[in-house]
Amino acid sequence: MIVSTKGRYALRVMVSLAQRAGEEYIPLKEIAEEEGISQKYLEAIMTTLSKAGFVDAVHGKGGGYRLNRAPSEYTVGSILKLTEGGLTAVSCTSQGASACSRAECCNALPMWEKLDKMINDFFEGITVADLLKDSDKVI
Amino acid sequence: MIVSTKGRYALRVMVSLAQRAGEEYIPLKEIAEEEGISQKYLEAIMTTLSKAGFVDAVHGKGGGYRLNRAPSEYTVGSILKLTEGGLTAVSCTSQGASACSRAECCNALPMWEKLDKMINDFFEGITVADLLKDSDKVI
DNA sequence: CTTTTACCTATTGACAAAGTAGGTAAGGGA
DNA sequence: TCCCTTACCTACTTTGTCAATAGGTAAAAG
Repeated sequence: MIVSTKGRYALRVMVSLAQRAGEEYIPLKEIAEEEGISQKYLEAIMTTLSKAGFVDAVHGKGGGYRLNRAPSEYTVGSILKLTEGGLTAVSCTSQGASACSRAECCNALPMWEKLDKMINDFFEGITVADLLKDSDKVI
Repeated sequence: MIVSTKGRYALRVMVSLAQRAGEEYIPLKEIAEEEGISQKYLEAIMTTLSKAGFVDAVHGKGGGYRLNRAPSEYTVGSILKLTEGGLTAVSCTSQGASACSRAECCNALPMWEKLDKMINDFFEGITVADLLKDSDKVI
């Protein structure tokens, strides 16, 4: 599994916020109920999005979250990389992992690298705007 | 992570067997030492490959494992699907998982499906022969 | 009938994903 | 000033899978 619930939830929330753009700030509670996501679990995800500057957050009554860019300015890749901490398909090519001792002679390494690039390009080519219901882009 | 060690080990073993084609049967112990893989762990993988008819297995002295087709007849996709139990990038599209209740209205589902197809096509387009050192195919 | 090999059934340890619990800090309204 | 709403923070539990281990049984050759 390359994309866990964390990344999928984040995507859904961003789409949800995009659909309600202009409605000022939307509280987390409302998003969680609407999307059927655990409120507490969603908190961690929203904090991540907020810290990374993907959304604006406001405390207190009338507060909540809001996109701070046009939906077309958010690539799916950027959201997934943020929340998943990367998108690599094998540990061999993820930077955090200890470098594979066989990297020098590995026959398969170029294959993994090409796959990573393919996946990356795929997700970078799709934006939140493309995921909106009324989008005419054929994904 | 879409491809775990199980799948990567299986691939390496298949390549290793391909490189030594014609040498009759090669015992598991030899492969494990050569590839630096835990012998016991490799057992389970080899049994999977054997049961699926990817390799021939022979008991007793002089026995071991051997490919039963040309390396170009094994796609990487078939090996990974067998050992990983699938290649889907999200649980939404894997058949074993309980169907997502939002599948009907999910904005992102077409994206996941397209990704799955892309990954599948990628791996089905590469064979064990392509992974051999002397292959001139640019992966 | 012993050795070599594949095959089978557990069990363990490590780790991350998913979700829970209970707080603190900021900001608006009465 | 006090209260309510909201975001934010730290820690915990639960669950499940991956990776590996342990200790056997069955087949085949010499």
